[in-house]
Amino acid sequence: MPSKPAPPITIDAVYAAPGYLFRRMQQIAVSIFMEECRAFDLTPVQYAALIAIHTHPGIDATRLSAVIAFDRSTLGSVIERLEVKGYIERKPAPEDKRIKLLHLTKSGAAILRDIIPAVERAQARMLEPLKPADRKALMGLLVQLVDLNNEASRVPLRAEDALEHLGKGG
Amino acid sequence: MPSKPAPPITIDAVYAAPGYLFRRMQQIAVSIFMEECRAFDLTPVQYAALIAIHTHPGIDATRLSAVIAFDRSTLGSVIERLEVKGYIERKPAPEDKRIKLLHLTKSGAAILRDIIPAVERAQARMLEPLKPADRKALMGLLVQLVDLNNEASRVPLRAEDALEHLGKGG
DNA sequence: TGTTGATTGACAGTATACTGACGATCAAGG
DNA sequence: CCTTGATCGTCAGTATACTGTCAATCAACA
Repeated sequence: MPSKPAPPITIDAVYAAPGYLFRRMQQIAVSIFMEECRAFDLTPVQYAALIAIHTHPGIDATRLSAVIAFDRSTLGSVIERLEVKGYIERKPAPEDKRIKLLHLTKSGAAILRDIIPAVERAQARMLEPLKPADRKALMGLLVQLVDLNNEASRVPLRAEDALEHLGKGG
Repeated sequence: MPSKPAPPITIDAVYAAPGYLFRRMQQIAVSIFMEECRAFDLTPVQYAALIAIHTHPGIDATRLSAVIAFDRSTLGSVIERLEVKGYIERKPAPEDKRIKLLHLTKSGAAILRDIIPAVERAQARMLEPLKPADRKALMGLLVQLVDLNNEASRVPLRAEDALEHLGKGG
């Protein structure tokens, strides 16, 4: 068997590369989300942050970044935008002056409840072109891959660790 | 059978959502790419642009954006950075004063040749945690899904259309 | 030829993402 | 108590991504 030839330097190699496909699929996913949720003026990231704060009331920004696998620097501006929109409140923690505790406002809880159907539609649309069996297969593989590659990103997901300070984790 | 209950509003639902997994996998893919290609100071997007210009010498910015499924506004700054680094040249087209034609410099062709092994390593690492059969399955499903969802993004991929002006397409 | 409509590159504005750094604060040790 | 090191939120800087707009240019048509 001859030695493997050097791969050709063409754009077609890029089209088949995992990195390109992940970027492309992310573009498409964001586009579909924004389209379905236009009426609510919430980005996918802002939605994830709201859900996380709803699930873990009183969480601080650093732990929130771990819960949604989010860069801490970026999260600052996301939180600020949510605060300006009136969906969350930032209150200083009495026992630690460095920390600001995050809570949903009534308005935040309301929009979260109302946006759910649109989000569900968006998530469904992303996979709609595939056959049902293929959707399950793809999601299964993706869950695996993201989990196994967790440490490869700068901000690994730390869902459990982040809860300990709240006295809920074990 | 009782009617389907409303989905719970918790972060766990997000972890299993396609949109979240695509975002997460993109984060991881970019992180791995940057790590493997650190010595070359090229982002994934800049790499894709260089490859596309190498494949289609003399392409203009608008067509380039279609070839790599890239927003035209964003592409402007990407091109500028590549020009500052000395990897590409922008020359005005004699027959159309609106257009600037893009070509690789010798330096650009050289870095493209040199970076290929690092890019191959990065692409391999993204899928490494999966079994070989699962890697193929995932890529197959992703190629399908990206293709079938092509029109859902603002900048659909137009690989063929973009070539016609160069007299190469049919 | 002169107007109309489309295209091109550029720009402003917003929103993720990451790197690196900073002062304020806290916890632990001497 | 005081120093040391870690953590917290924040900021500056860079790089995608998208929306919308603009002047310059071009192509097509009356």
